Amino acid sequence: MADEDLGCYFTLIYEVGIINQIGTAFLEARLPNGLLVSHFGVVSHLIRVGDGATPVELAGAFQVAKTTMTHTLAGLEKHGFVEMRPNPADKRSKQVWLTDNGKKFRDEALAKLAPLFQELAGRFSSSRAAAMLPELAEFRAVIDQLRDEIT
Amino acid sequence: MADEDLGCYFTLIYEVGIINQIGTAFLEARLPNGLLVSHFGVVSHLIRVGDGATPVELAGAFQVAKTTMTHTLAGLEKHGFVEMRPNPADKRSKQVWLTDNGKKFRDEALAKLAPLFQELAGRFSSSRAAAMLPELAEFRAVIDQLRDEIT
DNA sequence: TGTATTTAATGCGATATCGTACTAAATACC
DNA sequence: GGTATTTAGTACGATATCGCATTAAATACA
Repeated sequence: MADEDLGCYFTLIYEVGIINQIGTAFLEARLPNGLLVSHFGVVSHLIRVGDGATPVELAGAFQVAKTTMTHTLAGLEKHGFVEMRPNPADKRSKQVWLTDNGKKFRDEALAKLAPLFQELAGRFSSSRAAAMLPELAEFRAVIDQLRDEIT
Repeated sequence: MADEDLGCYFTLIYEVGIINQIGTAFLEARLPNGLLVSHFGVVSHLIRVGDGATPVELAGAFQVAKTTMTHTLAGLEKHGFVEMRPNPADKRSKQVWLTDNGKKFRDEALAKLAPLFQELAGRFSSSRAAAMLPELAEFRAVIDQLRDEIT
């Protein structure tokens, strides 16, 4: 129960911060003209989970402020990668739909990233990466829950 | 070798991104008046590793741009948490030294954070967190290396 | 039914971060 | 020793992100 006991959480956050920095920079360097990981992430999310999410749902999924998501979505819309449509179930709300160009953007980004990840796979196997995921995901779920409770 | 093989890297980066978001927001909500995790991180680093690092070394340690570190250090100096002194070994360079107020800031921040981490420890044990660290650190080292090579 | 509270999205201002360009010093190289 | 290249730090402009306030719609509730 000493302080050093809690130190591993700080170390964990520290490591995660650095990995996030490097990963973001890596991906961003390979995305076309001014597009960011946030854009790529939203499009990927829409492909994985499905179209028609609301901005507030997306903000929750990525744990960013609503205003940030508004900004990101505006950028995606300007590039023609998503379409904002009124939400038939709630007139305050909107729905985000992918366009063909949006899917193409994601496919091309993935293709451009693939060699890099192949190289990475040679140095840190995908099975090792996969093995880390369950604990990471649960840690994420725990602090997510904690965040909700503490407000 | 299919695409799904590489998918775990994306998932890893995604999880790390969210954890980073939540962790940063958590810590920042508990730091005094306008201080950020970047400030806390630098002070903690100087305590852990030792005084007298140069700005460029700190930028490297946190994988942020030099200009960002200049900005962060200016904030710390304005709060009186660090002192910038000329580097006797290199007249272009500087050294960053902690002040007593800087150490106090870190101690107080830690004290304020402790209950939160105690609560966290009850839901995700420190031993589980510690168990994740070696793989995370090595993954970090690998992408760090990759970053250097690819330029 | 009518009012109060909550919620979705956005406008606005503040600021953290980044890339580029610049200056001064160190290093390489001839 | 003299020139060219690299490196440390910073100024400046661009922009991503956030918090606060506002508007419109949904929900609670009396």
